[in-house]
Formats: sequence, structure tokens, C-alpha cells
Amino acid sequence: MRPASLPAAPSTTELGPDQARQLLKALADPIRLQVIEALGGGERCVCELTEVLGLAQSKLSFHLKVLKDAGLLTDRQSGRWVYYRLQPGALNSLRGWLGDLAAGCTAPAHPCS
Amino acid sequence: MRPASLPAAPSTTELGPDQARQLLKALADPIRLQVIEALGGGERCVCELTEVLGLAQSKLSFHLKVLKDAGLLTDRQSGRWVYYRLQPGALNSLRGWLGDLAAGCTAPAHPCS
DNA sequence: TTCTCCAATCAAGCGGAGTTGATGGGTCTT
DNA sequence: AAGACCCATCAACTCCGCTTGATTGGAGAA
Repeated sequence: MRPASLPAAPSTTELGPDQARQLLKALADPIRLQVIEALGGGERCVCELTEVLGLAQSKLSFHLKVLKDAGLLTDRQSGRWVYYRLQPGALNSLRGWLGDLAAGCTAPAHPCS
Repeated sequence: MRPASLPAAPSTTELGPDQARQLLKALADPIRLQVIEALGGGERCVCELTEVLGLAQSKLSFHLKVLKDAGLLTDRQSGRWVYYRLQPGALNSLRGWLGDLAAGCTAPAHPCS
């Protein structure tokens, strides 16, 4: 059994439907979207995010885990703080996946019965 | 200044965060993803989709409504059948939105306290 | 008209994601 | 050492999305 929890290889890797679903689900939440946007400005520690977003520490930790498990975030511990940072490759992978999905939208009508 | 790392797909319509969330949520379901993929082959009526996907009529109708409300599908009635078809612009809009989101991922570290 | 078929909608039940508050582990300070 | 601080995790609860089965409406067919 692998150590697991490394769903996101670097930059543009082909991701399977499960990983894509996990990314979509992770992004489809207003709080997690705020986290993403807040981290768009750069690496931040949890204590800072709780202030900026006005969230309970427990709640924020829960959503950070969801984002991390999806491969959208990585964390780094420094002293007693934990810094989270975006993993831009994940967003681009999802973009590529959506492109592949959209690529199969040309076909003739298919009369029924 | 643009990161200039991606071809910058010109999104058809700028969508707000609410619409983006709705699209993400609609796509983050295995059944609805199967519907999307099935419709990638072209327009299909509901009765056909129930057979192909092996779903109860009621269940399929529920998911079709979710996808339609999100703007991913359009429907057309012909006789007593209803045909559903993909709305490729929605996928591309979401792609563009993801691109904008990923565009803000370059920033310096931000030491805490 | 009545009957059959297709699809949307409804109500009820179920299950899982999200929230809350408390606890525990880890690190630095005193 | 003890204490303060940051963060993850846990248990209990709420709530909403999904499922199920039945009903309704609409459009042909007999």
C-alpha cells in the first residue's frame, strides 16, 4: 500500500475522471473559493487566513484539508506555523481536462426511434 | 502584465463566481458527468439516455435539470420526446474562468507575524 | 373520446458534506 | 519544568443533495 495522498503530480498531467471530480467538488464551495483567492496573493499561514476570512480555525482546517487532498494546495511547516500555497498545476490540469471534455461536442443529430 | 503561460482562451462570456460555482457543482457528480459524455456524441432524447446509462427516468430527469439550470444543456421538444444537447460555450466559459483564477498565482512569500 | 407512451414534478426517506465545540499533538517562550 | 500558542483531529449535530416511487401533464395513437 502506497503512502498515498499525492494525487497531484506537477504541472499538466492527464488526470482521470476521479481526480477531475475531486477538483471540481473542491472548487464548488464558496469558502474554499475564498481560500483559493486569498492564496492567489501568495503563501499564507493558517492564522492569517482565519483573520482574513473570518472563519473558525476548525472550519478553515477542514476546508484546507479538502483542498489539499484534491491537490490544489500544498502545506509547509515553519516553526509552529503552517503555510499553505496554491498548486497552480492543478488548476491548469483541470482546465486541460475541461478542454478535452469540450472537444467531443461535435456530432450529428441522432433521431429517436 | 500577463503570465503568458497559456494560450489565453477568450471566454465567450465572463461568468460571475456564482455561475462558476454552479457549473463546478453541476460537473462534480459522476452521473452528470456520464450524461455530459453521452451527449458529447450528439443530441439525444431522454428515453435514449435512460437506456444507455441504465438510470431510472426520475433520477435522470433530476440530473438533467441540474445540468440545464447550470447552463450546460439545452432541451428541445419534438413530438412527445425531449432532446437534450450540450452547450459547449458553458464549458469554455468555465475554462476561461479557471484561467483567470490561475492567473493570480504569482506572488512573493508573506511572512507571518 | 380513451388509451399509451414520454418526461417533469412531487413527497418522503436516506446519506454524506459541512458546522460546531472540545480535545490532543507539536513548537516556542518563560 | 509549565504555560502559551498554532494547528489538526475528533464526536455530535444540522442540513442539503440525492434517491425512490408515485403522480401529473402533454403529445400521439387507436
